[in-house]
Amino acid sequence: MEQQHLRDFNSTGFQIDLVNWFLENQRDLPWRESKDAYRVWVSEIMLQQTRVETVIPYYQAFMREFPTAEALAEAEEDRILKAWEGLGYYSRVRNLQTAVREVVEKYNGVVPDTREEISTLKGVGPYTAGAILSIAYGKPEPAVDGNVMRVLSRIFIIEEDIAKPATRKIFEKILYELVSKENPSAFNQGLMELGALICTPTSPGCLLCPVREHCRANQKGVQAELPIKSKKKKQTSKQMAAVVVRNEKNEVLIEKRPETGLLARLWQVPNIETNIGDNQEEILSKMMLEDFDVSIKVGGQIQQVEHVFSHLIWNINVYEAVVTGKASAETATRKWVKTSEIEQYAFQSHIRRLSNSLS
DNA sequence: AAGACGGGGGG
DNA sequence: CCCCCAGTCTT
Repeated sequence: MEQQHLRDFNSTGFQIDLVNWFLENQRDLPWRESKDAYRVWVSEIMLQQTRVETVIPYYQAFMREFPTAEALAEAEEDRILKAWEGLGYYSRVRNLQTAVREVVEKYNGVVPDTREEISTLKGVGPYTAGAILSIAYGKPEPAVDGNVMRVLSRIFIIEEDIAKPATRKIFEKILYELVSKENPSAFNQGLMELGALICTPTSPGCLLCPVREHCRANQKGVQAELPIKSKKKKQTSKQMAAVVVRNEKNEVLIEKRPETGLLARLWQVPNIETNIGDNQEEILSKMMLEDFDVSIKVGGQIQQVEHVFSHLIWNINVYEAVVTGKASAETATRKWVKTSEIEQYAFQSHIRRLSNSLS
């Protein structure tokens, strides 16, 4: 089936220019040192919605601790969450371990090399499947991420809204024909590298672009108007109160978050949502007594934390307090920990910084 | 088709 | 303050 966007398009010339540019100008990145499918896989999961510079140190540490699929399959969940601490989207690493365990058990430790099989793995969507298949196995499969949609929307002047899920399929359809059959790995990575280094969201560097002669947006001077992307709705905010409670041994009370949902299974200090004008000290004391069976005396506010998610903001006032009566026993999800032990637990980033400031 | 799910950097 | 980033899963 002939692809409309590819009519009068020099596909071969485009492939050659893009691949040659990538082979000569690609960045030196740790996950490019090996084509091992497990290593490629880990890097692709980490890179989802996350910048290259952020990922580099996490990737290196992760590979030292979990060098093989078997090593990751056998790891404790607390260890993998700790390795992911600060990276965000924590379900990525839990899904990765689930999927790696399936690879070890069902595929004898070998990452499958067909889109059909690899797509059944937890956390491996259409982009990641294409990335692993092309980079690790040299298969001519499309790998459409945000970069690729931006680059191709400019090259072919595609005005579909890239915020809509259905739009991704338009780019995949083009790529099934356009992807280089000689070097799918360099072609796909080249498209992404181009988006990261040259064909950037604002003010693309068309004068430096290796494929500007193939670019219809550049020919018409409309590259800055593309891609079309609808806005997300704006944020809402919530008032919160949190408390650092210490017992007579100067230990701090922490609890594990629920199994699912926001920041699932990470650790935190006790906290509660409040309304404007509430007496937060009083609410915290009551909550500690009712939910934790611990009576406390609140000393005062020690910090104010603004916790920003994509769609909501938590404004958290953090208080310090001491136990006045008996302290309840520990459970699997509630612990009294020495300050020096806190670093062993995985926290959300703002809480990590707070715990680092405790003495 | 729309929300949920993190965090950091840049204009 | 808003947008963006090597997306996927759930509803």
